[in-house]
Amino acid sequence: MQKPSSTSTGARHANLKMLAEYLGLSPSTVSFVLNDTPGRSIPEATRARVKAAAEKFNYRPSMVARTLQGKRAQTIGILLPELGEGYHSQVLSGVGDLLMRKDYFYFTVHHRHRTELIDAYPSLLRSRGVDGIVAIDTHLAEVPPLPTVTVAGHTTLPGVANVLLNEEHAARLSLGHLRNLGHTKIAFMHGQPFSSDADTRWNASFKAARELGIEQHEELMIYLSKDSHSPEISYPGIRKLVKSGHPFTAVLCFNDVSAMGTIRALHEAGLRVPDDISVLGFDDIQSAAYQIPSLTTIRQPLQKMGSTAAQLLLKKLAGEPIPESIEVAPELVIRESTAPARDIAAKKRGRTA
Amino acid sequence: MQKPSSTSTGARHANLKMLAEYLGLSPSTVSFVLNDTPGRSIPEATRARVKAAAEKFNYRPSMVARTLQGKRAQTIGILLPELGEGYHSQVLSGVGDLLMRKDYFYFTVHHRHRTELIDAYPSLLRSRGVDGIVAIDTHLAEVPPLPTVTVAGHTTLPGVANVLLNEEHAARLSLGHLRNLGHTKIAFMHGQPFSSDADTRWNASFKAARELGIEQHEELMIYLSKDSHSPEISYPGIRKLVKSGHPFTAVLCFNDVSAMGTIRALHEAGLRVPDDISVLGFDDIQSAAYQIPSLTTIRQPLQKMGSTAAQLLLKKLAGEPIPESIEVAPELVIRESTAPARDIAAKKRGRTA
DNA sequence: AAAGTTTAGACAAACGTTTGTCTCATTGTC
DNA sequence: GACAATGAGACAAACGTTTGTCTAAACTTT
Repeated sequence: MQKPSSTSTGARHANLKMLAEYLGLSPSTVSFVLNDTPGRSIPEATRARVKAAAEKFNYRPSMVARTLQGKRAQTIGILLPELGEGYHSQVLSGVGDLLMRKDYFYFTVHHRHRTELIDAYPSLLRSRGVDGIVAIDTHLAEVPPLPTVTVAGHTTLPGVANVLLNEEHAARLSLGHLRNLGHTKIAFMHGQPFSSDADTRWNASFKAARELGIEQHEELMIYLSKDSHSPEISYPGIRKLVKSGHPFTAVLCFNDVSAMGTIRALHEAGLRVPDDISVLGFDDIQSAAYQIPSLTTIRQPLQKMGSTAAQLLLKKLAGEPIPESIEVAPELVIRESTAPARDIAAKKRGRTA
Repeated sequence: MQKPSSTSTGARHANLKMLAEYLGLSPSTVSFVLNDTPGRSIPEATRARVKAAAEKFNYRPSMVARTLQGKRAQTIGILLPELGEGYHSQVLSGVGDLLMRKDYFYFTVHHRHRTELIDAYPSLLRSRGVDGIVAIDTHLAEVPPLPTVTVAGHTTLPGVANVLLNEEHAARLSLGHLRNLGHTKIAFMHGQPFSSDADTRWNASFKAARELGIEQHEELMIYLSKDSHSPEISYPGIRKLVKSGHPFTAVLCFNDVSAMGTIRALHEAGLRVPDDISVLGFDDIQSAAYQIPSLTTIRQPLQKMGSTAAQLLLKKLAGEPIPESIEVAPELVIRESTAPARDIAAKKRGRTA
């Protein structure tokens, strides 16, 4: 007959008091040794004994108690709209990677753009002792009660540093590429209103279009609205555009996911990419290179944006001064989905000939 | 001249003691009211006063102190190999979603298959007060010191429940589909050794092949090895296979990502999918439906596997009995990448004709 | 009106750390 | 040999909760 042990893993976990008792020392002394607290004189012999005991009992200080006592929790909170979706996952990955490297842990909370959650989470995170917050693609209504850095922040808040892509640069890259290929009838796509980048990207592309002398036509504008992160978001818009009969030779998509939907919709309408229509994506998500055709796109260094944000936050927590915002540079990645413009009329003549 | 405030947000955050002092009550009484502690008689009038004050000062109990005191932290730790990658992200999303719905928070830690990290994390998580662990696609060497549930666990550990796909069912679905289309010369693909599913899936497909009378040829076997989650993993293997000249009409890919690489490699070799070669994926990741051709695949309900694991863990924490393992059913999703087999010789004759 | 019961709440210990202050013994200085 | 200086460590408060025990007043019951 076995005695039932009180806990499933047997004895209670080692703590300072147990260690102190075992060593015949006070908890404080043990603490001093284990933390190498400066200004405390403890002979090498004792230090060795303490360390050996800590090792023997596999002692791990309770971060909970330590945090309560007022020390840093080495924990931050990450606020994002959605889990398991390309853009956010990539940024999250950059943030998480850097944090783990610096021995920080993190809570992830997702809010699905619901205002009441966005409002509630910062204070819930604080109640869990986090030292700071990284908010990704999130519409913060007010300055959180904790040091905060945003990635693709929707608003400018005092004291909140923002990491964002240089959208004007991106627009010049993409439209410049299309114009160099001879495209002039270009369909523009506006992101869903809940996306932080939607408006800035839209405006940047218009500005670049004017600079490059590319005309914009209301009939060639597509507005995404569906709250989804799958390629279907752009599918109906493109179908409608094709049916409308307005001529165009290129589509400037809001992101790679909508570019996939675009290519599929064009494909089903009997239009070939890039022979008939060029398609330009945005983001350069992992599968962009492995689409058929592979996507020409504007690469956003998402991981780097995440790690930059994390780095900024850690600096801020360390009391160092940090810039108000950091812009990262986009990069044009030319693959197969764009090609020289061929006038649709010309193409039709070519075909019937 | 403004006086510098001690903290950036002004006054210190409200705590029980402050609230009690303000109300002229003891902290315990306030605690009783706020927690609706049963067995304590407190008049409605006082309750109202307390609640009003809590509201007024925007009081949030410190989870840190509460955890230290011995209560559940309402926090779990999620252990996974990699961030920002399809399979794991999807499962993570299922876990995270359910946990948030149940008002749990969670730490995510990734280990890149590094043994020393896998060994160290459980105890680090415990030192942070987590109540339990969900381990995704992780090779746990020993039973963690906390209640644990695994998804696609590599090993069977006593007391650790495992959520996994019914691989035999999956293999019968995929090979059955291919055989129904007339395929007999099928290339098999073995996952990277660090993937928990690699061996079970491989064995299951062999078993199903024997059942269905499909022959297996060593020349048609592809072994993935690259430690990556991008389609490039399968690219070289397929190129080599095509160059070898051994005839085949279908590829049973390890997952959707390798199916993308497969299609691309075939495409570049001048072989059309599905006209010349059928390609079957596995997982049904988000972009599978929007590939061209869209992928026929075996859907793994990844999110559901994640949420199931989380549910199991919460039940376990609540002291309810839970099963040792739960199998979830795969689903065949037929799209465009598979088609009736056409003998390559026949095809060549057809072309030259 | 005395005894018992209920009500409303205070008090204090505990959780596991960190850290400022204190004590005692040893060593060093003149 | 008296005194200060130092070394080694103990002690206790504090962090913000929860919760078991205790008390005083108010109400019942007979």
